Amino acid sequence: MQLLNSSKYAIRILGYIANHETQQLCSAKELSETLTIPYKFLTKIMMKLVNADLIISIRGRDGGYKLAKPASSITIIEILNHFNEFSEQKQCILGIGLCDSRKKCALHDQWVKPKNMIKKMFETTTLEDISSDNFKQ
Amino acid sequence: MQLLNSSKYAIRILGYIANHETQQLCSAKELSETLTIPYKFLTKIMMKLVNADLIISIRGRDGGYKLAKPASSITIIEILNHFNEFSEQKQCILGIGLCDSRKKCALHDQWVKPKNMIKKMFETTTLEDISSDNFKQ
DNA sequence: ACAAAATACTACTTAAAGGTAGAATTTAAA
DNA sequence: TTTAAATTCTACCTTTAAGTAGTATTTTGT
Ligand code: SF4
Ligand code: SF4
Repeated sequence: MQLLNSSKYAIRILGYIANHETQQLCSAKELSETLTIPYKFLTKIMMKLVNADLIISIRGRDGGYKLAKPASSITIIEILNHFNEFSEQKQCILGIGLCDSRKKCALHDQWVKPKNMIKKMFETTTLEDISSDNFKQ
Repeated sequence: MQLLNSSKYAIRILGYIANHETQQLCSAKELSETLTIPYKFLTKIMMKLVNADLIISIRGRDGGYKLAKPASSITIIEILNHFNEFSEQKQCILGIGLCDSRKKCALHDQWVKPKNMIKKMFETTTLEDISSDNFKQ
């Protein structure tokens, strides 16, 4: 009942960068230290985010990372999708597989409401909404 | 954003047994086949449930499993607790650690409501509520 | 007594996530 | 031109969940 560490890190990283767009770039060192994410693991995630066109990286000395689009246009669900989380399959509480109103699992009826709330939360929340200083540990 | 396979299996197993209490006992073979859970993995989970005093096992020929208490007294959260899921720590969306109203993470405000719904669902739903035929795949 | 059918136990293997290491490449300043 | 500081890339290690295998033990019917 948790997101993957990678996903959690990604959200916190992107949120932090969104909140520091006034300054030019964020380096991996800065991100790693302020967010207390293992440096090598962080750079791995950054590569993924660059590949997903969420982040633009500038190489070389004084390089770093910045958002590829406005913070207000990046939703949480878009981030999670790149880590293969919260797909239709993964929204399922008992993992019986896709269901319709006839064939449903034992917890379906009680799961529908919170599931939709979470879905809505992920779909409507953008990096702009969550940019604050509360990303640290 | 999913439960562990073990937890999902456990819920389905207990739900099925609760729904078949009219007959005497359920055997591992029967459970494995009707719920399409790998036999050896199932027996491993059954040992855990027996140890957790949720299930009583009868050994020997014609042996099998039955609930250790009335279905109405076993909540989903009690099951999950034995698999170390949905603990205080694990209810956290970004995994920053326990928080109070002053120190909270970026998604906290939007997470509170669905979190509490899920918690309530797990706490108030008993095996009796979910006993139906919808456990199969 | 014996065989059959069931659970219990211990140990191993596989798959996936999490994390680490080191060298290669790029860029800009001195 | 050299050096420093940054990202990129490839490969590896560790931990945990998932799943498998084989044997021992218990019970009941014949
Ligand atoms: S009925 Fe609902 S909870 Fe159950 S498997 Fe289908 S989508 Fe998931
Ligand atoms: S603020 Fe809320 S969501 Fe964030 S870490 Fe704390 S409990 Fe979890």
